[in-house]
Order: sequence, then structure tokens, then C-alpha cells
Amino acid sequence: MPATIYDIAKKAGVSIATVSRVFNNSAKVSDKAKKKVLAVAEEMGYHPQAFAQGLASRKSNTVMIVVPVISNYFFMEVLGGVQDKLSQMNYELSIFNISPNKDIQEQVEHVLKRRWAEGYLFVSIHLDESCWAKLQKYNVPITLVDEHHEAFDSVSVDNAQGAYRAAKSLFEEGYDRVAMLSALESSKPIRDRIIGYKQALKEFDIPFDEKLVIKGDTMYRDGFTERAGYEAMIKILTMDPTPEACFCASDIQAVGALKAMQDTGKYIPIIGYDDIELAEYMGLSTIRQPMRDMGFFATQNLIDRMNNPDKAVSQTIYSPELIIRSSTELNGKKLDA
Amino acid sequence: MPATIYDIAKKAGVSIATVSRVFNNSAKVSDKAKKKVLAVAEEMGYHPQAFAQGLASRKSNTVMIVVPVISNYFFMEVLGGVQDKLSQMNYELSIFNISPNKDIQEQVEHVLKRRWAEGYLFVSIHLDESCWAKLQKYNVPITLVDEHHEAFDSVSVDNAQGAYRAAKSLFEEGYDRVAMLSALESSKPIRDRIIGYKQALKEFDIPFDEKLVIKGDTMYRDGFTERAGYEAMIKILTMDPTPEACFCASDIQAVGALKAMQDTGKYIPIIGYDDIELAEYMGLSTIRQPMRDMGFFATQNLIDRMNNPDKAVSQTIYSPELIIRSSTELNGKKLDA
DNA sequence: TTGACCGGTGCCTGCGTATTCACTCAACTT
DNA sequence: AAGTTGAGTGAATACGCAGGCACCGGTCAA
Repeated sequence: MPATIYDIAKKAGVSIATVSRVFNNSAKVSDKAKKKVLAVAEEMGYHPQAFAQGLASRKSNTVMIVVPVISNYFFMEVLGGVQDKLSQMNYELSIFNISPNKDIQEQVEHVLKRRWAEGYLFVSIHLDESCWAKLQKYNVPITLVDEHHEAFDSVSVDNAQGAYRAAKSLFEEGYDRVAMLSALESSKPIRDRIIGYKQALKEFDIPFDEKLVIKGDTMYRDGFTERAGYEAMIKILTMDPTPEACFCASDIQAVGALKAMQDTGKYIPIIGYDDIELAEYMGLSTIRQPMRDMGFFATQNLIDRMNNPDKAVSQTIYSPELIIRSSTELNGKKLDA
Repeated sequence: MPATIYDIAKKAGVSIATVSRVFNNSAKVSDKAKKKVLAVAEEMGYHPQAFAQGLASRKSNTVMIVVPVISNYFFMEVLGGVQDKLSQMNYELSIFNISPNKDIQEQVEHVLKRRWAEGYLFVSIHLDESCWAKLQKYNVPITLVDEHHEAFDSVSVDNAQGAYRAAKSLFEEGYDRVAMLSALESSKPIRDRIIGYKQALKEFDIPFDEKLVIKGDTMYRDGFTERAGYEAMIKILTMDPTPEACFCASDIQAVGALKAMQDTGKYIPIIGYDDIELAEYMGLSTIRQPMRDMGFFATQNLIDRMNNPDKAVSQTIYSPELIIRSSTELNGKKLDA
């Protein structure tokens, strides 16, 4: 059996209160007592038990990330940023993976009710209005990442604007028939990006053509996969007439799209979305989302709220940045990559 | 203030014991009492509090992953597998990120002492013998992923063999001067892969040339980055004589290497390591590690041990698989990608 | 000398739950 | 009829720790 605070107290000849103080740097403890306690603790391999501390202090020092898909570039980067901040602040990190098979709302509420963490980071969680309203009642610090709601702190990127910029850059190059390589439309970012795409169309007085919004067939990860991108691009390239350029809903899909172009030997300019690290090395033009920064900042924001529950709700919206590389420079020519 | 078990008990006209039983499906509770309790709980938004449950039951139902680098393809895939298993079993997931700035051993022990989780998954944690010995004393379920030690359950891939196969395949193609695009040698997988590389050299009676083991200059993430791969490949391509082929220590580095070849216009066959999803779409030959499976299996293994602490220690070693794609087919020609 | 003050310390209770044990009451046995 | 079961229940305690409060001894100023 692992040692408890009582064992340490007894062996060190002090009360448990003193042991507790030593481990919490709280109040004053004489150097002598402190050293003795630490020595005994070291000897017996003691350290306060997280759960007991949590219960007694009503603090878990834990932030929980609630997220639907874990194996995903966007999340991985956000996670990196979150962790950067968390280790600065000495907080624990838990991850709750929403299962797509069960009711999302129910799962989210269940997590909040258990009160495992002091603060929650909802990453890419999209709910409808009534659900958000219910969540407010829990009165728990929640920060949204990649989503936006007036009742919660949020950190997001303007997806419509990103798509708008991407599409616009292609129209400006003189392409009229610009396809959008899409993904599952149940994904909110996709819906927003389609909005941005349409907005650009409108600005250039080009009628919206439903047939130019294409997605793949495999809908694993909502269609944000290389495979789905490959499939979609094959469809695009076999259209008649072939679209002149393509805006992809994500870099990952763009990778598959590039492969499809190689395999078929037909090339059109494409632009991705995200600016994952690979994009630079693939010469992929894209829309940059500061994913890591978003994770970092959202975490900071969340911790701020945990420490000050009454502060005003803040909405942080990053502007997506257009990054031009070689994948949009070519024109009917083979990609030099 | 959130409701407690007492509030529910009082309002439902039963004792707290009964409420507890309802939420734990333990023993027998009359249907009538059960329904009443659930109704009241629903009404008051009650759910047992994780920390109190944990303290009282001495079970946290939590698995903790201990890992040095979070933003990393290998880890992301492993994590996906872990999560797949965990959600099947209804376990919580925590992540502890080892900081490179502090003493690893100390951090690991600290984590174990707190007893936050019931089982630990050490991913890519490499310690020396005396450290592993110390960890045994904690007598806590630990499963190693991407590492191997006789005292712990482990799930790993034979890195030496993987590198051996990669190098061998290049030698068999007739190349003699095969460079190894390496990374930080403090990384154990790197050391093992160098061993495999040397082993292949030996088999083909080619003397080992230290100068052919090249790494980049940026050592962020131990050198497992696109950038480091790019830098290293530039070095390789400017050597005189230029190596005839190259074995890369990871696919990510290989991506950078491919870019370097494009930028310089000099191409040599290369082979990567990992088989990340992208590799297929970049035509990158590589050594496949079943990362997701490893995560899944390791988790299963860990949970087995949590339920049966006395079972025999098991070492699972996956055999890496050689995947040939276009990046090794070319010969002094431009990559068709 | 007295009283205020302060660094240190221990006792005790509370945190919200699981669990043991004894108990009740009705159905069932012989 | 008395004894035997067993499902269902509640009181009490344990879990390991934090924190409030009281207390103790010494210092310093009045």
C-alpha cells in the first residue's frame, strides 16, 4: 500500500497539517520541519494523491479538451498549442473524445456533470442553439475553438473569409470555372467555406453551379482525408468541361487531389486550406490558420476565465491568410513537384 | 452549488446508499426506488462527481499517456488507436507531456506518485536501465509503446530490422553509396535504425562511412521535421561524390528531402520510414509501422494488466513492412511526383 | 510587568462518494 | 406455528487530503 499523509506525519513526527502545508507551500513551516517531511516523503516515495487533493480542495487543476476527432492535423496542432500553455501553468490535461455514434449533446452534458475538470476546451464541437443554451446553465468555464457562440469565450477563424480569399485569388487569376473540393456538409467549417466560396462567385458575377461543389465518397473523418480528396479530384478531372481550377477544403484533401492529378496527368491549379507544415514542402498554396496559436490562446483565455468567472465573454476571430505557392502558379502545366 | 448525493437522497426519500447503488448498478435496488432516484437526479442535473468517486472507490478509470512530444505523426496515430480502445472500454484519457527542459526521470516518477491514473502508457519514453529499475518499484500497470524493456509489457516495432530492410532494398537495387538521412542520435529509434543500416552494409560487404550519416541542423522535435529533412538532403546532394540513394529516418523528413531534390533538381531514390497516410499520396517508398494498431493493442494490453496485475509480462514486437512506391523506382531521374 | 503580536503547529471537520454490516419485512418452508 | 430465506434498505465509516481555528512559545513595545 502506498504511503499516505498520515504515514509521513507519523514518521516525521509532525501533524498531517504540517505535511500538507509542506506540499502546498502554504503558510509557514519551519525549515527544520520542512526538510524532515521532505526527507521522509522521499524515502517512502510519497506524494499527495491527486484525487484526494481534488476532493478536499475542490480543485482539479485540470483542463479537459472535448473533441470529436483526435487523429486529425487541425486537432494535433491545436493540441500542441494547448499543451504549451498548460505546461507553463502546471495544469493537467484530459481529453474526451466525443463518439459519433451516440448523442453528442448527451455526451457533452455527461462530461460537464462529472466535473472532472475545472475548465473545458471544446474543439470543433458544433451544436445547435438550444444545446448551447442548455450548456450555459452548467456555469462552468468553457472556451470554444473552431466554433463561435455569443455566450462563450471562443477562438476561431473566419472560415467564410478564408474560403472567400482562396476562391477570389483564383478568380483574379482569370479562372471562371473554379471547383470546390468539399467534404461532408454536416461539418460546420465546410458550410462556412461554401458560403465564402459563393460570396467570391457573387463578387465576380459568376453564377453558382452546384455541380462544381464536389466531394469524395469515403466519409471517414467527415471527408477530411487524402483519400476523399483523391476521389473528389478524379471526379473533377473527368467532368466535361473540366474546371479550370480548384479550391480544396483542406490541405489533406489537397494532397490526395495532387496525387489524382499526377495519376491522371491532368493538372489544374489548386489551393488548399490550413497550411499544415507539409504544405510548404509540397508547394501547396493554401489558407493559413494559426492552429497552434489558437490552441495556446484559447487555453490562456480559458485559464483566465477559471480564475475570474465574471470577466466579460470574449470572441477572438483570426483572419485567415492567403499563402501563395507553386500549386496555383501553374496553368494547365504539370506541377513541378 | 451543484447537487450532491445527499440532495438526491433527501428529495427522493431514500438513503445515500441507495442513490449510490443506483448509479453504480450495484446490488439490488427496487425498480420503484431506482426510477424515483433517476427522476430526481435528472431533475436536479445530478451525476456522481468523478473525484469523490475516485477517492472512495480507489479507482479512477483513467489511463494516462506519458509522452515527450505531442505534435507528431507517430504519436497522433498511436493516440488514435488508444482512443479507439479506450472509448470501447469507457475509460478516461489523460495526457502527460514530458518537458524536455526538466529531468525526465523526475517527471515520470512524479506522475506515478500522484496516482492520477490506474494505468500508464509510456509512448516513446526512453530511459536508462537504472531508471526503469526504479519505476518497477511503483508496481503500477505500465505499458511501453515504441520502447522495449523486459520488466514491462511493451509494444514496439523492430527499428533495426526496419532500417535493415530499407537499406537492403536499396543495396539490392545496386546502389552502393547509400546515405542515411538521420536525426538526433539521442533518440533511441534513431540509434536502432542506424544499427539496422550498418547491418545491411555489412551484409553487402560495404564499409561503413560515417560521412554518409547526415542530419539537418534544426533539432526541434529531435530532428523529425520536414525542415531537418530538407536541410539534410541539401547536404547530401552537395556531397562529392553524391550518394546514389538515401534512407530517411522518417517520412516527415523524407517530405523535406523530396522538396530539397525538387529545389536543386537533383534526384536520387529515397525511402522513408513510418508510412504515414501521406506517403501513399506522395509516392514515397517507406517502412510501415502499424502505429494505430500499436496504440490499440498496447491499450488493450494495459487494461488487461490493470484487471490482472499478476499476468505474465508480454513483449509484442511488430515486424516493419517494406512498402515500395515510386520514390525508389527512379534512378537519377526526376521524381514523377 | 503586561499585552499585543507572530511564526509555527496540531486538532478537527468537511469534501462527496462507495461499501460494509445489520436490519426489516414479506414470502416461503417444514 | 416457528423457522428460514432473501431482496431491499439505511446508518456508519473509510477514502486521503485541505483548511479553519485554536493554541503555544517567544519577541517587542509600552
